[in-house]
Amino acid sequence: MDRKMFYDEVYQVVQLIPRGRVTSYGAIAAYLGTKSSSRMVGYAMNAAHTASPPVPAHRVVNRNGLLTGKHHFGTSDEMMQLLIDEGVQVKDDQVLDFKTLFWDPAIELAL
DNA sequence: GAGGTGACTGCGA
DNA sequence: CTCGCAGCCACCT
Repeated sequence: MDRKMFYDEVYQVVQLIPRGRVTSYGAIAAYLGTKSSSRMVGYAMNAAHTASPPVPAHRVVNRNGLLTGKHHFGTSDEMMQLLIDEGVQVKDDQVLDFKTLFWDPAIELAL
């Protein structure tokens, strides 16, 4: 169903996020046309670890640049560590220069 | 079938 | 500026 495609779309977009960049759930939701259902994006991420190709969910944060989903990783530090490893500065579970590192699919993909 | 929860966001006080 | 409430939709019990 479309619902299933929605998950696939989310995975695709997340996988398209360049290394060292981050985006928000709302941005993905808006790109998919389900901006009103930003929660669904987060829920899709919940199943991201079950997806065939690994999804860099650590590159997806809330609109504040806060690592709200870090707890869903193996360890809370895992998400922050992954971001730092990619060159993204993270402090107190928050992405620094978020607006600068922000990657908006609606603009970058600009279809 | 019905109720509760949640990796969100926006607006109002 | 910070805090609280409502809307949204899929998944779980």
